[in-house]
Amino acid sequence: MPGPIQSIERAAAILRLLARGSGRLGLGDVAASLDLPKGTTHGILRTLQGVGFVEQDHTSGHYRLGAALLHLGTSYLDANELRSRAINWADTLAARSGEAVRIGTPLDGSVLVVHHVFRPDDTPQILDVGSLLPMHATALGKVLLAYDAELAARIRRAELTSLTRRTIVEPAALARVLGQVRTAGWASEAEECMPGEASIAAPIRAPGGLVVAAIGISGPVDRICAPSSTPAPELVRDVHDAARAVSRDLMTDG
Amino acid sequence: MPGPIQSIERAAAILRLLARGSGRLGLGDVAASLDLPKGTTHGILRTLQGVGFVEQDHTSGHYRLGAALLHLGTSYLDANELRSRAINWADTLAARSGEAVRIGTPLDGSVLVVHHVFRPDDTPQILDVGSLLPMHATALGKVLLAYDAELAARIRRAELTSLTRRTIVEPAALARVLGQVRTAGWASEAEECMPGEASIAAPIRAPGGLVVAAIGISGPVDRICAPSSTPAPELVRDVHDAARAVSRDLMTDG
DNA sequence: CCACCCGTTCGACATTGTCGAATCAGCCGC
DNA sequence: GCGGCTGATTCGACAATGTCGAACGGGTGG
Repeated sequence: MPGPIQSIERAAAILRLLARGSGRLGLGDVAASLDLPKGTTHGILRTLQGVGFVEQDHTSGHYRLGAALLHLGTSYLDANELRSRAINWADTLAARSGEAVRIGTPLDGSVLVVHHVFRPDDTPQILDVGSLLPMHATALGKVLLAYDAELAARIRRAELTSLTRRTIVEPAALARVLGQVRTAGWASEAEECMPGEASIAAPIRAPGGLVVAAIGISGPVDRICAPSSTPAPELVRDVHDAARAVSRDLMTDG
Repeated sequence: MPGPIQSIERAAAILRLLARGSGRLGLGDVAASLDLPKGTTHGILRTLQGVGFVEQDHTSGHYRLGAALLHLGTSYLDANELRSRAINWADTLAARSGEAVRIGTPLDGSVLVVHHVFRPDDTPQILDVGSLLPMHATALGKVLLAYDAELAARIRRAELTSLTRRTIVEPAALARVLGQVRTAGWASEAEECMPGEASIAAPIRAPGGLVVAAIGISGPVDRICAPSSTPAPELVRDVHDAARAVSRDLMTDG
């Protein structure tokens, strides 16, 4: 296995770094963060600038992500088989449950939101397609973890950051929950990611049975978790049915 | 000027190619399209796969864009100074005009939509942030062309594709229109891009006076172009005011 | 006016990516 | 069920390519 191309890997690392920092970074910062000589970093940065993946502030010299990436990102969405199949089912799930719907895929130890349907009421909401959600504190993430041993192993090595008082931070506790997810076929979460918010999710399977994504709803904890503190059974059923419908849709073609 | 890094340029070319095809491509297709040996292409593709920029269909072996690009794309939006400043003004413009608002930036000879506010009525609309619009057939594009000599020169060499019966395809006619845009300070278009649709746009200037983007509205031609066939003066004023407001907002800081 | 910081340039080295042919797997037609 | 094909993947040798570190230059703040 002759190694991957390092200049490309370094370029990708720079792009990820710029995406994290969510702002412009100087050449020195980039070089220091990646332990690269300034000259090398500059060469990569200039190339990335040439192809439109990064832009440079002409006054400060700082670098930021470039416009070409936005187009590539939406091109990814357009070509995404999963998303195009799931859109209709997501809409019906939102209408039936009255809650916001999200579809997530694993990316780099987090959950990437690839589709988002607003809650049907008229409250102002922000579109978070493209956002990263924590794996261990969301229903979507728990589903993905439960059905992917490799992901679960990676998470086990990572630090489970606490987002609220109820976030699961004990690896053993998380493992137990994941086992329950596997037997039940769905996952839930209540105030583990954001106070007052709860969510339910179920797995989406590609042809072959592999879990490639998860679909779920999220909303106020007192609506998601019925009278008791457990998720409302009819909502669980709605989510589960939607997930099965999408999975079935994915089966029926090449 | 020691040349840009070729492996990165080739990787970018592959990504752009995958974005165009809007579907999965085989290794052979990619290699042929870029005049590269299959072995080389495979190495780059494998590296891109490793960093999540492309994914591979395990059954057919075809390649498609990867999920990491989606996150980079939205990270670009989050870090985008122009967009964050413009959001509020775009909302007020949409409310005042009653039409859909778009903000566009030049990308590679086209207009990249970086922000999109839906028309205030409840008609179903699709978000086209990240889409590419033709330069010569949209008000946004005309504005960008009028104030950027380099872009205008490039467009002059390109073929002006006809989208509707009214699309401007004569380079001389386009040049005349661009001159009018420069003197008027705004651009318009009626059924040159889509039948029944018209649009108005004005330039957004960065500190220094350089035109870096355009903001505009679009809607049914009978609402945009008042009784006569020319754009409604009050809409033109609204767009122009919004553009000035955003530009002023960009001035007032570093 | 000087000193510092930071982006940029340059040239030599050897590491790194490139190339083309050989291999392997899957698919269709026979 | 068996050949021939298309298309993805592997391999190894060559040299072109990217890497590195030091020196340059412009801008800013003291």
